[in-house]
Amino acid sequence: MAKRNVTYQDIARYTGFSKTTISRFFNRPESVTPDHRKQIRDALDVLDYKSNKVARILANGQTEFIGLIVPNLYLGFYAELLNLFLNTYEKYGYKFIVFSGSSHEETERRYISELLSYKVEGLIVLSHTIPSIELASYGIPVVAVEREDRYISSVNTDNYSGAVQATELLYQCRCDICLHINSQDYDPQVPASARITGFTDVCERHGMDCRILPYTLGNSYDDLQTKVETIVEDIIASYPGKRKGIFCSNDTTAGIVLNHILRKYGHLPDEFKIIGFDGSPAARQAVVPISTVAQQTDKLVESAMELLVRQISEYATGASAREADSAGNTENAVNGGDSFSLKPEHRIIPPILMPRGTSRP
Amino acid sequence: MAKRNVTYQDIARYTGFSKTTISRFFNRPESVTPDHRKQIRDALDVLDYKSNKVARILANGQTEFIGLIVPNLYLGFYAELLNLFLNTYEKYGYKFIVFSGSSHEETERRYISELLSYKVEGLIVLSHTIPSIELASYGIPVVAVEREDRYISSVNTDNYSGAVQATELLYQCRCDICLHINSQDYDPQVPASARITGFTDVCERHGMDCRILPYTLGNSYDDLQTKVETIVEDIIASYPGKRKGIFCSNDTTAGIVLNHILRKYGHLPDEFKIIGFDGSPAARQAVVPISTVAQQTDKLVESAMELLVRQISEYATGASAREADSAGNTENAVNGGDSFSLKPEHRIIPPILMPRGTSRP
DNA sequence: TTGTAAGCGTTATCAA
DNA sequence: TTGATAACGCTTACAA
Repeated sequence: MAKRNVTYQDIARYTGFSKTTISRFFNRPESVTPDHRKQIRDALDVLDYKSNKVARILANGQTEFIGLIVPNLYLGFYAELLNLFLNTYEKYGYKFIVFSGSSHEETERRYISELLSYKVEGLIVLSHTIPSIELASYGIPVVAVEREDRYISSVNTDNYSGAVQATELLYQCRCDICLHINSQDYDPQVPASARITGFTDVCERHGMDCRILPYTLGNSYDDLQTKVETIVEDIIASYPGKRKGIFCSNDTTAGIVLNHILRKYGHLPDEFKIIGFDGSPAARQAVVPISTVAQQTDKLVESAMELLVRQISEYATGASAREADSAGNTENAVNGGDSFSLKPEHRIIPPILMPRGTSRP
Repeated sequence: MAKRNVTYQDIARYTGFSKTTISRFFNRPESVTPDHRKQIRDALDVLDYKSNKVARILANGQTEFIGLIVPNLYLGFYAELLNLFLNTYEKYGYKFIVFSGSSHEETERRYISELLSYKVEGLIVLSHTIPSIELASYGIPVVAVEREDRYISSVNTDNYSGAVQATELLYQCRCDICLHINSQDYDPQVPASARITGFTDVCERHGMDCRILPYTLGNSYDDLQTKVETIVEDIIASYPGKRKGIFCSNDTTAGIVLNHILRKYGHLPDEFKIIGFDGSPAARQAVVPISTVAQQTDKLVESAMELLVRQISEYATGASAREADSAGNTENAVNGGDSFSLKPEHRIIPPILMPRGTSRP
């Protein structure tokens, strides 16, 4: 690291104060006389002091880091969430160390252990790879967003209600059959899988024919496109003459469906009714604006940060309590059972139905 | 930080070795006998040791951090680049502290000083806010991607050649007039502004009528859409009966143009020829696949990382040299002129013209 | 209001 | 092959 860094020591020497005073100047300026403050400020200038948070972390344990794991960024939804998370810096001051998830458990585990070794104060997990029971075991605050969350706190869209609204809209469009295109990799724990139950419940209630069309999740847009277009062809071939309501698990998929149909017919025939999920800008901006169930991403992020920040501070006080607690009997320190375990809190954010051109009754 | 961390000290005590040996076990395992290695491995298990990179950083100065500043993530281009950067973790092991840029200089300056205080080893800058001369002054390796780069290393698409190819295509389409929609906020230093010169040069060469249509950059998709649609209306009103070649500075804009026209006419009239820039998936996936000049994002990122990593290592050796150098005359340490200054290296990546449905001759 | 001194958990430099 | 000991740069009791 180039030459030697200018440290408190240097400032102390230069000003004639002690390191402690310099430290106080930064952390509790009121506790230093105005006059001395000025002397120190000047010294800072002259010596061209640059703060070193690494040393600070080592001394007081506050990294101001949050680890964030997204599954990918080619889905607009995740890009948008990430953007919103990054912007919370202004409000909370946390810096984000970001990993773009792999679907290999082992790889993602390595990400996490990196994050832990950098002493991140909390984790935001959007990726689906590691089960929540394991995430809970790491002993630091974790908030999941739109993923399986049994053992950890989370913020989710009310997927069930979203699916219900979407399917009701298709019902009102007098569809003969309802199709739901979704990834097949969800286990029932994943919140988004409530979109499936919501869908089937409404279909049953109204006695509508319905079918789930699963695709396997790839890791590129192209991949998705190919798979979805095959599905659409299948739909077209299977239900000639019927009015088909197609509920897609996300707007990207809905866009692919819409465009494929437009390309084939030159317009959107009345026999197709489409609705997506997420509320991405792309949906509104499509040639025929795509109906969608909009997730309130801003609220998701806001709640997630609130939850995480609160847990971090509860964790901090809890930790010092435990610390004091175990001062006497260090022989128990090893097998401590001190893994972080506040009761997980789950927040639900309602989505907003946006009926648009692809599904007018 | 919960209880007390298990440290080398504890492992040393448990195994009967010294801290030094434990350290060596991690950093140069060969230098510890296999037998002792096993003992230590066991101790790690029993004590449930978790490594602490913060301490390591303080001791050896290697943070393995790269600071990354993107302008936003709602433009697919940036999201894609970010994703590719994050994925280089597998290859280089660098972790990324990410900031989503503000357009306020002061704010972004705060981001950077945060990054510096965390001792990031290098900076990747996609954001346009801070001029390169200032970035160069921070004294750490910086690589710019597609932004003004006079005083720092950079990787850029060959924008001029891209614009030339795009405009030539419009010429081959026998357009009567060529329009170029671009942000007006570029100063000539920004590499993307070469798209304008490329455009006008080709128009001149072929004696084609042409016009630049600037819009002011907002900070949301909606904003962009409104502005661009106004421009399209203006084009339609201004050049009736003429074949209009529209070269957009990015695919998002091209998509807005296309869709607005499709919505208005129900199809893409032959009098409109459209081509975008970037090569985003959305362009290919549009109803009428949009011609575009594809940036090779993978190569951009690969080159950027190569450059940065090389600079980091040159910087490290240079730094130790300077260190040794100034050992004698510490009185000069203060005003050192030691700001990092290898000659900036600029890499150019050729874009690839993808002629598609929106501009068939 | 200021100073002393003991950490924080590693790595680095010598010796042995 | 291993160990003592001094960094690294900041915070934090505890004293003064």
